[in-house]
Amino acid sequence: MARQPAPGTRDRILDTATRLFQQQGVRAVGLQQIIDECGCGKSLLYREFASKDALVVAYLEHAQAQWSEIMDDAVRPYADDPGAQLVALVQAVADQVAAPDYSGCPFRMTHAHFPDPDHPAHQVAVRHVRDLRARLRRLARRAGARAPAALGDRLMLVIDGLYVNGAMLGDRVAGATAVALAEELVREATASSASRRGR
Amino acid sequence: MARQPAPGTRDRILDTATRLFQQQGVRAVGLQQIIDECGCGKSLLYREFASKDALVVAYLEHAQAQWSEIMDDAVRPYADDPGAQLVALVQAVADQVAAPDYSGCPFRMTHAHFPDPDHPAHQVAVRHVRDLRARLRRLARRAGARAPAALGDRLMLVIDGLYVNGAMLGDRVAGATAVALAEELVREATASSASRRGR
DNA sequence: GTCTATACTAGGATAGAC
DNA sequence: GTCTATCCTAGTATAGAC
Repeated sequence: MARQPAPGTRDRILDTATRLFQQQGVRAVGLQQIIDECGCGKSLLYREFASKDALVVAYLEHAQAQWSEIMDDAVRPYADDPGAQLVALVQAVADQVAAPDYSGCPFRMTHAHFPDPDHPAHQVAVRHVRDLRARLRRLARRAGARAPAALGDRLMLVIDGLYVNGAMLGDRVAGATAVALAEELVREATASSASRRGR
Repeated sequence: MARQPAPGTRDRILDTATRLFQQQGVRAVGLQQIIDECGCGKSLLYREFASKDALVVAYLEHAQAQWSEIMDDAVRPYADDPGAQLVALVQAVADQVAAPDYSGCPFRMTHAHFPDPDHPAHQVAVRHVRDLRARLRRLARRAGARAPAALGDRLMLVIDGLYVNGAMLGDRVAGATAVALAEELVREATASSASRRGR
């Protein structure tokens, strides 16, 4: 905001922090470790990020932006089919979880690290899942589901389960299971009663 | 094992540790804090638990024992109806999540704190979810589901989702949503094709 | 003997001064 | 970038109360 000596500096620090936070967990990574790995010098890091908490929040907000982009890309092909968009969202999550370097959802992991509701990182994580639930409910309504909130909340359970399940069991099967389940749930909730055609 | 001067000592330490670990997260709690809160003295703690890792493992194993007991109690009324047992398990999880002092599943939280697969606490947490998945698949098979593994894995997603969802969104609605979904999934997977009667 | 309380080591953390 | 200040951690050893 107030400076720009080396334009890539902030991003380089944030990329390094992201990688380490993801691999080892937010609390396990020290600032010195980040400084060593990206060779940025301590004063530079503190000029870009006022504290470790600020760095963690920036990490989550960057992850949020990336996540939104991925999900927007996933639903774009089905702009006129909200039901298909719901399935596409679950599929996109399944793809994330199936990635070889997947090691847990940043928001759900960070939430587990900061139980204090007043902690800024906690709030960013909660906002992320709240937004996702709202998005799912909105799509369910647009899809003409009989009980939009219920369909959205069911898919929310599936996505939450997928993120955790994939991290702890590390299998690829969960993704296919979740997508198949999402397809069934959307189909059943929008069948017969919905006015829009299915595809 | 090798001593018994004050029989309640180990349990008292473990209870204090459990409470603090649950409330604040395993990594955020120092041994000094546990010592202060239970007034036990440092040497005593170290005699009962060789290290903090050992204490964390004991905490998880105790939680595992409690959890198993709760789940065994939940399914006991439906000894002859594996399908109802599956729903009862989800209901029991929903009850846990709806408890006023619920602050996250210990296994899923601890797993997020120790990404290292070699860490003993990581392994205890993973074993817990593996056992649960196996239990769900076994019940699904006994219930005569058409695709037992798929039904078990679907319910696993629901339970995983419920634990995380409840912790992050803190609403009571997720429990009812999950139970209703579980009922539908079990009914659909065991309908018509299953030989056993429904109750 | 059993326990609490304290002192201590050694290391790592955030943060800031220069 | 280096260097320092302050704090907290795990873990061990010792002192002293009951």
